[in-house]
Amino acid sequence: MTIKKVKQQIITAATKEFLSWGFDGARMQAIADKAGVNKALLHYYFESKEKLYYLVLKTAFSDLIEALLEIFGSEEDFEPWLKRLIQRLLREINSRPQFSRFVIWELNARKRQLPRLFQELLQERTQGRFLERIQAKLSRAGVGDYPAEQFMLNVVSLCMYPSIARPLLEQVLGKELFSGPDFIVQREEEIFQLIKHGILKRTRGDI
Amino acid sequence: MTIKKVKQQIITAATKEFLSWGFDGARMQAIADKAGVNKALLHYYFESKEKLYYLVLKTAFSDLIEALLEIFGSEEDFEPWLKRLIQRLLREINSRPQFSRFVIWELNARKRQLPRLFQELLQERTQGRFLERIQAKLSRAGVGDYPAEQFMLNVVSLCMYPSIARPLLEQVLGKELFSGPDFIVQREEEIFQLIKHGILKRTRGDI
DNA sequence: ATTGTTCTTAACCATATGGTTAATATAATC
DNA sequence: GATTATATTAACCATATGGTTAAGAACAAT
Repeated sequence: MTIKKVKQQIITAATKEFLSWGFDGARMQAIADKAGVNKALLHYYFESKEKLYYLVLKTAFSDLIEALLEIFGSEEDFEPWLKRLIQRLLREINSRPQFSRFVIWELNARKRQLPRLFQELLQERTQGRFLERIQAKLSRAGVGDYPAEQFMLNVVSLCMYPSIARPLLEQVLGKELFSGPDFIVQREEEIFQLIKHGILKRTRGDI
Repeated sequence: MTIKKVKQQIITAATKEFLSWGFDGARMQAIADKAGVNKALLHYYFESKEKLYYLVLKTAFSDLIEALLEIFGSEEDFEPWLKRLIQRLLREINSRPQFSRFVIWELNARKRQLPRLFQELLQERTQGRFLERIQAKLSRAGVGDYPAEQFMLNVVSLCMYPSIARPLLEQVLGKELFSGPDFIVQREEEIFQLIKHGILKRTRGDI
């Protein structure tokens, strides 16, 4: 047997519950119900709410980190790399919009466990090379004097924010934002153009 | 007497508590303690947790909305306007980083009350003119064919995301991000250049 | 001083929630 | 088939939490 069917059901249910409501808002009973199982079983398998939470987080994170590393790591030339980077960031975040909101919030409200988890999952695997790699990529593209940190902040901000703040933005604008499949594609092009021109212009000392 | 001193203490304490922990995580007892007051007094003045929450939210929001409208509404020429827009967005968000995280999260987890609140505070006052105004500004700057929605998303994303995701980003990068007063200034310039060049290039149909 | 109104509190209350237990069903082992 | 180990549940338990109540301060009005 690979992994207990019931156990998996619980994890799935727990993931939904935690991502929707955060640690404090999540209810063990709700998880049990969603998994079609008695509450005591949760404790039988996972001991406590904290432990279950931690496990859910770890699993969800592993997936995300994996995806990100893969996205950032590819070895294409600069322009196609940038295009794909944006494309995949947008896709990634839009396939799990709740997740990023959740991470940002929980990292704010419950500072305890998350940092430790990050250390485990990320630090050792990238060891600060994140920025170095990007810098290398920029150099190869002939814009090595452009700071990788700013570059990275720009790309990530542009890709992530609208999805994360979607409920907020839609309220403020008073209309649907991601309507139609066009939106994401448009946005993709917009970000690409913005970054590309923003970089080129600057490094040539233009205007 | 303008506004009951004790009442104000409670609101202040409640604000801190709710912004730090969200509705579910916030504790009435903690608010009472922070305000140096008996718990029953909270109910004497504000009836219930929900009511208090709602009030806190409304107050905090009013302030923010006011600031934003003021920022977006000024009548300068395009370039100085953009520069100030960025400057003030950055300043605004960095003076209350928790607030935006909070809004984004609560709008995700507790969809009930927030939309109603927004309607009350915002809709009537801007009535979709938000984008129209920006579009007008762009026209006057000679780049009227640049879509206001994309422009707005870009500016806001670039200004807001790093502050909101700060804990996350610092974990991933493994270093302080907002160290030194330089950072904000640098970022200010970076965003300004990016947007400016991104717009100019595009509208001229340049590569 | 006396009375009445507004604040403020200590002591409670009801309930929800995470967690436990002891008994039972199910599957595995012999 | 009997025995043992593993799953699963119903019934409880302890505690935390939002909320209430009744009594007493503080203060104003007379």
